[in-house]
Amino acid sequence: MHSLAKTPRARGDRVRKARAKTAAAKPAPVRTPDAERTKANIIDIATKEFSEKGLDGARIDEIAEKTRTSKRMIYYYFESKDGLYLAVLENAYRRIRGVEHALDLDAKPPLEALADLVRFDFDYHLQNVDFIRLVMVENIQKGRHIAKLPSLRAVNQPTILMLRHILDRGVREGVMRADLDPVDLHMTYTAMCFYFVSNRYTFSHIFKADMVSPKATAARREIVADVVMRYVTK
Amino acid sequence: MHSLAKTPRARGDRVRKARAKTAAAKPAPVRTPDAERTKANIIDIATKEFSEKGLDGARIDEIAEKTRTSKRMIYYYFESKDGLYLAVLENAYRRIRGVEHALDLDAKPPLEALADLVRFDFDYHLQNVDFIRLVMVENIQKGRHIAKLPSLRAVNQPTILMLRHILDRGVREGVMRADLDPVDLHMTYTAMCFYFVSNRYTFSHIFKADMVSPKATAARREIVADVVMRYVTK
Amino acid sequence: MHSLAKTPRARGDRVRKARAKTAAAKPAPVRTPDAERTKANIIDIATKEFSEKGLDGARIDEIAEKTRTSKRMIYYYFESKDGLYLAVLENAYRRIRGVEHALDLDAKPPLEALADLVRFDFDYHLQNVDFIRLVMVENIQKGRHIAKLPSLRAVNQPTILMLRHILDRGVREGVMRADLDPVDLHMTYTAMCFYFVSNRYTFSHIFKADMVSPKATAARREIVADVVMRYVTK
Amino acid sequence: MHSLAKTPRARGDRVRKARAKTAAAKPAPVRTPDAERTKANIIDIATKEFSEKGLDGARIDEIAEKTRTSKRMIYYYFESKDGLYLAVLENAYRRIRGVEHALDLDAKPPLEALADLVRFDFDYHLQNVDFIRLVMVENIQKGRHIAKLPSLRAVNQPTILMLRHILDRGVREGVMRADLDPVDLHMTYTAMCFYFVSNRYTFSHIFKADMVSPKATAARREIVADVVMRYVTK
DNA sequence: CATGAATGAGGATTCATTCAT
DNA sequence: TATGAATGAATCCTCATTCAT
Repeated sequence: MHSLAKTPRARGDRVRKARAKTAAAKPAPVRTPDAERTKANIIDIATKEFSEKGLDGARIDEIAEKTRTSKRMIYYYFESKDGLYLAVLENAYRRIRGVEHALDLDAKPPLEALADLVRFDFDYHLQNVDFIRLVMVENIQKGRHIAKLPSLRAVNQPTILMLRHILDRGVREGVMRADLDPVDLHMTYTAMCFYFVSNRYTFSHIFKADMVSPKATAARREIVADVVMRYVTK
Repeated sequence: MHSLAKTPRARGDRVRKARAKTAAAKPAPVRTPDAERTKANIIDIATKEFSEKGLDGARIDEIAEKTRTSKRMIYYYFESKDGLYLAVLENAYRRIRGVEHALDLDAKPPLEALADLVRFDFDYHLQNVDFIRLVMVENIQKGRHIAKLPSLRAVNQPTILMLRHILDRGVREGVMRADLDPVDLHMTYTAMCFYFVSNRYTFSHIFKADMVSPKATAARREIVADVVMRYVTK
Repeated sequence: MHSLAKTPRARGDRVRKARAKTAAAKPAPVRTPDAERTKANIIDIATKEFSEKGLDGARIDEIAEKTRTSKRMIYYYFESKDGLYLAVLENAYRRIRGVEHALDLDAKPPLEALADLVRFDFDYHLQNVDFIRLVMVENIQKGRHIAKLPSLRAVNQPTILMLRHILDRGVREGVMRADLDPVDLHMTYTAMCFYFVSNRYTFSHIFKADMVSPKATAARREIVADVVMRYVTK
Repeated sequence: MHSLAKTPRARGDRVRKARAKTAAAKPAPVRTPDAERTKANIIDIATKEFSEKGLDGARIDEIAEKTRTSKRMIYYYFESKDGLYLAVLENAYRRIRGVEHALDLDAKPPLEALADLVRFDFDYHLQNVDFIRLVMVENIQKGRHIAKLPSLRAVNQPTILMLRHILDRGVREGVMRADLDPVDLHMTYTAMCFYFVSNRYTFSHIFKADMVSPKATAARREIVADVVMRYVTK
């Protein structure tokens, strides 16, 4: 989970001697749970700060203060503000991998399964505002950090596979159009889910619209599901 | 246009030293066309900077340097970085007021009119990345600046009226559902248009998707129009 | 003299518009004497600090404190610690250009002229410990800063020309060897002058030698002159 | 060799917290050959680092990383960065003690013996750049560390005795001046040897001079020997 | 209107050193 | 002996803003 939180010694990119010595048999550097907990705590706090204030708006000092440890430890584990942000970004993306699996969609007919998936996605966005904002921040940064994380490419594969599976079933059962691409479809409903959270401040201001009450969100969730249903139905 | 460019040195909210001096006799600064041009130039540059780097990422020094005038002028006209950002934000929103009017949608049947409106909106987003990013920036700021601009509420009214008119015609002609709200509908298609631009860096990275080529954008534009058509059709 | 103390605006390497405007006729940005004095004052203090403690040992805070202005101004004029050091280095080298001209060596017979030049150089080293130490510091830095100052190449030309002139006269008058190169000769006596100052701490410690009293320096000066005389005499 | 490597944890000069604990019973640390090797390895690496970057420029972290052991060991054996530097300095000086003995100068006539000694010294400087730089570093530090090593005074005695012996023979054989002091003479040729290495970066830059090629060094070596020959010859 | 000089208050980062095990 | 975790105190540097002219 913390592949970015480099072991401090790994910091120097310089060549390093094998350093075999007699310790050869030692399985792996013993990572005390404290180190992991410290790093996790830092990432946790930093996630909130970066998501609240953006990369440039967040302050290392403030992050450190809210942390169980000190500012120094942030640099010890993450090397720089950018390094911390990168760790936060990766961690945030990794956490979303395959969250939909809990849904057991195979048990439902394809249209219903898709509608549930969309509703789940909608709720997931509502409940993970931090992640949404982090994605906004990263896009403001023109994706220059996520570009360093090629491994994240795998992160949404489960979702796409799931979508493909539902579409296949839908086509087989004659209830869905055959010309749909799962990535396009994913973009379609994710856009609506994302926007409802990401643009809530400006949109609600301009249109005097309620975008936070349970009633308003429930209504919007059904609209989004409805849009998708009508789009995929044969 | 410059309702935010307060009279220079107007009651600053911040603490300020005495500054009585001889300034008493100075008449109200003349609003020469040159002054307007200077301000417009500053806003122009600042728009690019804030949209590129966000509120916290943009630098007054850099903005001033790219400007035809000096840093002092920015403070003279806009009082502070926040003041400049606010002027940029307002200007950006004002520019979008009723851009769709050029479409002459009344000449077309309602479904076609709506599809054209959606396509126009899609293209408008593609062509006004600065504005999109400014909106993202303002949402990262939790809308605390736009909150000071109640007048912007009027800005999207023409669009909503236009939508309502189209929906009315569609219902009257029996081709559209009667249960649609123009603001909801606006949010629906705007979300898709906006997201395609706002999230291009992260989405294209995660899904290895092309989101910039003319071919890819044209395809997406049709998908968005298609989604809307199917959604509104009776 | 302060070619390294960039005008702040020059800091950005970015392309810049002509910025002609109406100010076209203005001869050059009016540099208030204060700015020059501020820069000179900073360089002055920094010269002492860098020469006392080396590049890494010197502290910007300490330099600023001893200055008439603030730390901020150091960065305003010199951009960075390295930039300040570079300005100090350049200034120090420029100051030595042609100092020997005061000697009026042409009036003396060549051997005597050379001996006087050597003695002058010896004294100059004794009296400019700051410069000697700066040169040591730069050599510890492997010359990576001076490498950025190609213009310094001209700095010792007057001395070399003077030496060549003396050697020519000496050969013509039959008192000096004909096979001497002025740069080699310069290195020969400068080495002795430099070392006497640069290595005074270690040498005097190891050999319990006096290297500072007027008597000791006078004696050494004559030895150096003697070494050179015997070396060049036919 | 390691007279500076104090007994671990020996009376630190700095303030230190109580630290009574159970340590009382610990016997004097065993001086295993392994310990000696560890210390030697640390000194070896540290010599390179201090000589490359100076006292303030060198980093304990970096030294530790390049070492076979850990940072903790540096403090265990040398107490502090200054302690390590002192050990490095002492070690470096001790290594030069009487290196010239291999020359068997007695077998040669005095002038030739001296010329060979000078050439040897010249080469020794060329081949021991680390030592030269360490001496420069210590002089930049104003000799405050070497001042703590009175024992080093003996280090150059063999050389001086050797010189005195050569001078005596030279005078006795009527080929050398009688008024020469061996320490002065040592300073004279050492200055030229030292400078050629110590000032190579600045001198070669200013004069576009080659100071590293075998050809250039060979030529300079002969000049230095020539200077000394002419100086001592009766 | 316009410009260069100046600045206080942060803000990111580094470093020698110590602690727990 | 040995190591990874931890840290306080600097240290370099930046930024929005103001002043003098």
